[in-house]
Amino acid sequence: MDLHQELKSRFGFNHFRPGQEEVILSVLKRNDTIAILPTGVGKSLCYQLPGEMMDGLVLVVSPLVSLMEDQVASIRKRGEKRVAALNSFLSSEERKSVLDEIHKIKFLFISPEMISRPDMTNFLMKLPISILVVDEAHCISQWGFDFRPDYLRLGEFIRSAGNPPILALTATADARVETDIIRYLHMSKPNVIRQSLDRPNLTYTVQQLEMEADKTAWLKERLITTKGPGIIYVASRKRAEELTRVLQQEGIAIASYHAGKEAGDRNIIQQQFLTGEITWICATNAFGMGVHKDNIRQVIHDQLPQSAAAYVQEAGRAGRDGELSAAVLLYVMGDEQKVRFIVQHDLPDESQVRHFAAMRTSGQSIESSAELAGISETGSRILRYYLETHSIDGVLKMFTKLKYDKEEKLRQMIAYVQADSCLRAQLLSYFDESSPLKHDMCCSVCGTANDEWLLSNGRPANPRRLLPWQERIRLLLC
DNA sequence: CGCACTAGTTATAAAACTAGTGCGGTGCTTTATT
Repeated sequence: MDLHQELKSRFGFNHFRPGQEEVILSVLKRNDTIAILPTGVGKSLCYQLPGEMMDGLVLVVSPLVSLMEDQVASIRKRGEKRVAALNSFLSSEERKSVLDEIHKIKFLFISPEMISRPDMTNFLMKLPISILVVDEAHCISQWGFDFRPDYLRLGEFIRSAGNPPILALTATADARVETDIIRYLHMSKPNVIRQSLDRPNLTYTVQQLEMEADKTAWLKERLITTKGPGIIYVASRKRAEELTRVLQQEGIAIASYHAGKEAGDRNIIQQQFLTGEITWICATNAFGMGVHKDNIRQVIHDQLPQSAAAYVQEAGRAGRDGELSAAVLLYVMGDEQKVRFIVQHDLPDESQVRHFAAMRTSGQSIESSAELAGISETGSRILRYYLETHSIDGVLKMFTKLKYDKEEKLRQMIAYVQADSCLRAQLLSYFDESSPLKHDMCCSVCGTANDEWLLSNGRPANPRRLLPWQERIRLLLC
């Protein structure tokens, strides 16, 4: 069977991108496979091509409904109609028709929450699954432990379904993430295919400032004098809104993006960024997954990310076209406290857990016990997950360990901003990659990064300023 | 937790202190019954 011929006839490509062929061969041999390929390499081909060549259903676990919709649309576009997504966007009739017609479907996209529902597990486990794909597999590690526990239950489904071949896809995984993927997907001797995470066309800068307010001034100057498109990552929704307002007043075509905005608005803003109507996005970490924009010139962090993996992922959204691009991290002494609070407080603390346990003993329901103990909805879901297999004391021990892990990850970023040696080498070392060959344009510590190439000709070309209500109407009309 | 901000205090006022308050991310799910 000639792979290249398949590639040509089904997808119209003449050759594979680095890593693809190796991954596909591994999948065709029905090996468990982990593919760690940089963004923009075409990860979806890694399951689409073997999926077409193998009998049975390709089940793709995807973290976001919007991502599923995009993938379904893109597969349809190339002429494959045997594709569907199973999620809460569907009406109950639509959902029923997908289930009734399941034997006509080749690619089925689904969330970890949906796949974990007992009725769904029961239904899906009986199907002939050729490949179980976990897209954005770092979510297991990044979200599973404290946000979306159903990511940790995927292994249960895999076991029920008779251990079909697994393909885990991600752009960034350090040793820890890789271990989590193997463990929680019950992988047996997986074939790990890893491309270097070094991005030669990215320059890394840590910009230390005196005060918080200096950041706003610095960003103003930066966005006026250098070119986009770009993303500014901030740590809170409020900051996203405020910073956007300030920069809009400078005539910059920028919009904010965070989970507090309506889905419709988020969609429109993302589209406008893709088409170039908006040059800058000021966003929380809600923005980015599944955004395919090649010509992003700058990714600027207003605050420390929670881990090196998160930073590499976010900064890595710059320069997919291979052109020179900048990754800048702004830092004011003590910034880590803000991030620390956020990451340490998504798990319930000891007194809350004990309060919860006492309420349960006194006969309260799980829901009201959590509420009485002041535990958030996310916290309560997490707590419930760990209580399935742990005692109260066991859960507390677990939480202590998880918080310690989070602190370790944050420490990587603190070390990064304080580094007195090459930033690129520092980042790569977290992924067990050694220092790359010397790049001409490297980082602010090497002293070889200069931003002259980024300079734009003064003010942005289109300083048309709109009042908020005009902006709103414009968005609605698009 | 620790920073940013506000309101109240203080030897006529002004500027500088203190005490008190607020804040801080990510997404899936949802199939009734009068």
